[in-house]
Amino acid sequence: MARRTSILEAAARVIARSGVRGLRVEEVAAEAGVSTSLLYYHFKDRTGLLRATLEFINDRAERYTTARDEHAEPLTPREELSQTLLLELQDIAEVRENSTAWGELRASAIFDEVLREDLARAAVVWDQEVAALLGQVEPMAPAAALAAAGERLTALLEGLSMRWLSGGLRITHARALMEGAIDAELARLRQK
Amino acid sequence: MARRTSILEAAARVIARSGVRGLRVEEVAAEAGVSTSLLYYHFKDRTGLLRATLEFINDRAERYTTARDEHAEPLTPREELSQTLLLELQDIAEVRENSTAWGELRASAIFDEVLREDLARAAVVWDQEVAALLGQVEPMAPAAALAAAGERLTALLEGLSMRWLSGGLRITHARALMEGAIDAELARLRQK
DNA sequence: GTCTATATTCCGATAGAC
DNA sequence: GTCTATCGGAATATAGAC
Repeated sequence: MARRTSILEAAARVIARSGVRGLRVEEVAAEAGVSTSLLYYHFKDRTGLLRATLEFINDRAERYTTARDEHAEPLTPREELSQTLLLELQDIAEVRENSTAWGELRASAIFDEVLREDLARAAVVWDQEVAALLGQVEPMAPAAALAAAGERLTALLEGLSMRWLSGGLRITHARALMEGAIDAELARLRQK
Repeated sequence: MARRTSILEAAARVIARSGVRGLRVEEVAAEAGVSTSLLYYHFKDRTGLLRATLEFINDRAERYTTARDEHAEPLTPREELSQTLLLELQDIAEVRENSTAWGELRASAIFDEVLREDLARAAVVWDQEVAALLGQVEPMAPAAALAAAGERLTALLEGLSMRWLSGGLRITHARALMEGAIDAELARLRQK
């Protein structure tokens, strides 16, 4: 089981480096320091390895998205909102790997019907979470306006992530732009 | 030269259908009705074909972005701004092809250094064009704020495009969200 | 410039020993 | 569970005739 996990960690690194569609079974094996046939033993085939890896990555993401209760300094709704959105814009191996995988999933879904529903489900949850946080900051805003603002912020986050990962944007600048967008959306919710 | 162009058109269709990384040289040849070796004659190798296709797509995009002078009803700056941004959110074969290819280029650039600079160059031009249009609507806004708003709007456009193309967003809704973001950004520029 | 082979490389997958 | 060795198919790329 330890082997299995270390293979999945290796696969996550390879995806971050070469993408889902650039992932070579042999490369993962080399990264993990095992033989290729061992991967087939554990995961049946390339697709099985991929699915297990994406699940692995997803679990990890939930962990770092949820676990900020430690020091228990209660955040204001506004702080919680920007923290939630900015979590995905950090130059940390784990976040990079997750963002890369997410972007790959999006890009693949354009050509692969099978992936579409998994993706859509995850995206809706995410949109609603952001809309709810917006609602805590601006309780008087109508639900439809909150939903729209949430969709815009998450779509923007994906766009900024892509630009960051593809080298067109430094991470500090991406974060600043995200903050600005949050301000703009909140101002609009207040004003309407 | 006509051959060259028809190969590039075929390649654009194949990319829209299967993505950059799903593009098979043989498939492009079949789509264009020529032999594979002819592609190698004209474009040297697969990468050469890819670069030429992306350039071709980019030129096409500039054409349909610029060419709305026909009927010469002069648009207000505000109208011109939203029209420019909404042009990329249309369910028309050519736009779909271009948006798909652009998204693929972004996604590929994460793993392919060669594509990065082509991409960065095109993106900067695009950001500045939007910033300039924003400046026409809000001439008093400081340049830095205009630049940031432009980057946000183009990044959002990319995010919305991805969601639309991957089936998570209907085109009418995507357009409405884009309009909303323009409003939010303009409101913020006015208020600061 | 364009085609018909064909060579070459790469990669997913399996067989079989330990 | 893990390895070495290898097969077979698919995709890129080239040789050479027209």
